[in-house]
Amino acid sequence: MDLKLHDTLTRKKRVFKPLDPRNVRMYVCGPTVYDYAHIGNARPVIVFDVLFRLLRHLAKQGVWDKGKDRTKVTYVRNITDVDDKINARAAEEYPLLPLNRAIREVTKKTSRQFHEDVKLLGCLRPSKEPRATKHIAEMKKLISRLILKKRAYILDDHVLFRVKGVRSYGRLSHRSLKYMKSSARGEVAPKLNPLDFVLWKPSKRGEPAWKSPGGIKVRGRPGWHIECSAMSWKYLGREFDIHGGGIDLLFPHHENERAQSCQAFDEAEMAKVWVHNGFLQVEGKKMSKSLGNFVTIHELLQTWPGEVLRLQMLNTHYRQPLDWTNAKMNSAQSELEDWVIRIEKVLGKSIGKSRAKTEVSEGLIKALCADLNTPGALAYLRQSAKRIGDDPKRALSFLCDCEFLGLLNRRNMGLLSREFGGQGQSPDLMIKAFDIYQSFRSKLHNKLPGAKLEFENRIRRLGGEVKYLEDGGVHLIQTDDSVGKIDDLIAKRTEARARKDWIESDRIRDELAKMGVALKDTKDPETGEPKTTWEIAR
RNA sequence: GGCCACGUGGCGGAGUGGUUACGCAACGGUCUGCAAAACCGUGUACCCCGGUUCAAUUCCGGGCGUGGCCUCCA
Repeated sequence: MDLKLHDTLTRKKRVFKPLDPRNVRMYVCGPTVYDYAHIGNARPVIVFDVLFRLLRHLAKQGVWDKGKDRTKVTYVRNITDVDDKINARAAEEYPLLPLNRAIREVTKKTSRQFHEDVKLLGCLRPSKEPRATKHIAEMKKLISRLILKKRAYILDDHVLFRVKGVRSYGRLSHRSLKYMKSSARGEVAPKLNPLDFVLWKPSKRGEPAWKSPGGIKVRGRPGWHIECSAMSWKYLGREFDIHGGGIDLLFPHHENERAQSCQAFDEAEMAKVWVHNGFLQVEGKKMSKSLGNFVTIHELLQTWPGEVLRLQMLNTHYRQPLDWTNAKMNSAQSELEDWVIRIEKVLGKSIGKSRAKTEVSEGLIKALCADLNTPGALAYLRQSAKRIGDDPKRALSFLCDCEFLGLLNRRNMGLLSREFGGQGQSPDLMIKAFDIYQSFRSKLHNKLPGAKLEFENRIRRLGGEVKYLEDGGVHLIQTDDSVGKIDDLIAKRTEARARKDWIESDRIRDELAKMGVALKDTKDPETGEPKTTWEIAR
């Protein structure tokens, strides 16, 4: 199956063919680690995770090497750990430490947090995650090459890229040089031309500093754009297949990267395809600190399972603008609940420890191959979900499809459903426990530190005991000989129904309803016997 | 101001030069003693104006609206 991707440079969808059929190479701009990542950062991470999964799948199918299944996929996502924002944050947060130590603390802490966050969003680790500070040598090599070619010049201990004369500058972001000249302003560094950008700048006292290239005496540090050129070069070569990132990085970041790399290596192109994801808004407005609508992933994971955000994001095509709303989180949550219920109705909770697998469905791959049409893929999944019925094969196939997209994980999906059971408990205990369960559900699912212990303690204080299920869900178990009041009442009602004593039957149902227990009458599919199940209605 | 993207039913959101995804909500039905759940089915849309065409929501032009980048909150 051909994969089609929209290329920002040509503004066209094109069939993707790797330069090297043995190795598909993708580079995506990663986070600057100075603070919690927000949901705007989450979008490219999720989008390119899906693309990574798709590429690996197609590679395994042998799409690019005639069925030999020898293609590997190399996905590089950098970590920017040298940056003004990091310096500022470090000085603010650790005023007593030497700046360099403080910076290390900030970048260490923030990158660990980033990894925890995106893991909970169902994202796989990239093949390589290079850090800028470990690749200063490569950056300096690049800069020296550019100086040698007279593509860069030195001014006041800065090295600047000379944009004038680069024919294709502006082509990627579709901007004309002519206009940009008049609009550029407010620059910090000295420049011969306002369009030129910084490759290397002198460090202030206390800031991270390395020996400068080009014979500059004072120590300095790299500019932002050169990092990505250096790291993609080191791990993927002079020209590679896919360069990804948010549309907000298109100008100036990617335009400059492309100019540097192409000029340094005399390559016509840096990447074969440029893929950009659309911008994200929050409740119809731009997310900004001043508006106070800044939403971090970390904060969201306190109340929502990570998969819920992932599902909301995949419900919009990656190039479309995405309006993040609470309402959509709710609807994504219900949808996941529904899926888990359908799967477990057929496969049971024990699926959590099963290793059974099926091939990923063609329909799903087909949708993804059409420029990563995740809404189309989800439409396909919804159809599959409806068709599960009581067919275990379909249920397993559906589960595998969801797992492929990173939307479900069989070992940890029990808490996605609202179901919370317990045998032989009193309604009073169940209802109180259910409230606690509700408030801890996402925290438990996301395995937030301390959540499990606190949950267990609070249940214990009520007089219950927690039982963990194979799919990650929880139930209550009986701790004493207390009468199972709910079960009792249901049994009485079943008797009444058998007698056709509807008045008594409804009275019991009302009594339970008053306590917050909702009944559902079904038939056992095998025996045809009437069966009554219940759940806490809240 | 320059450039770019987007504007689809009550809401969310795909896609297409002719047959109108998908989810939620709504409505109708099946099942049920009733209810709930489940299942089945139905309706409603392509911002406005002009052009190209046998035919446009889809292509082109203009307008309006929203958002983004240009300006270290991505």
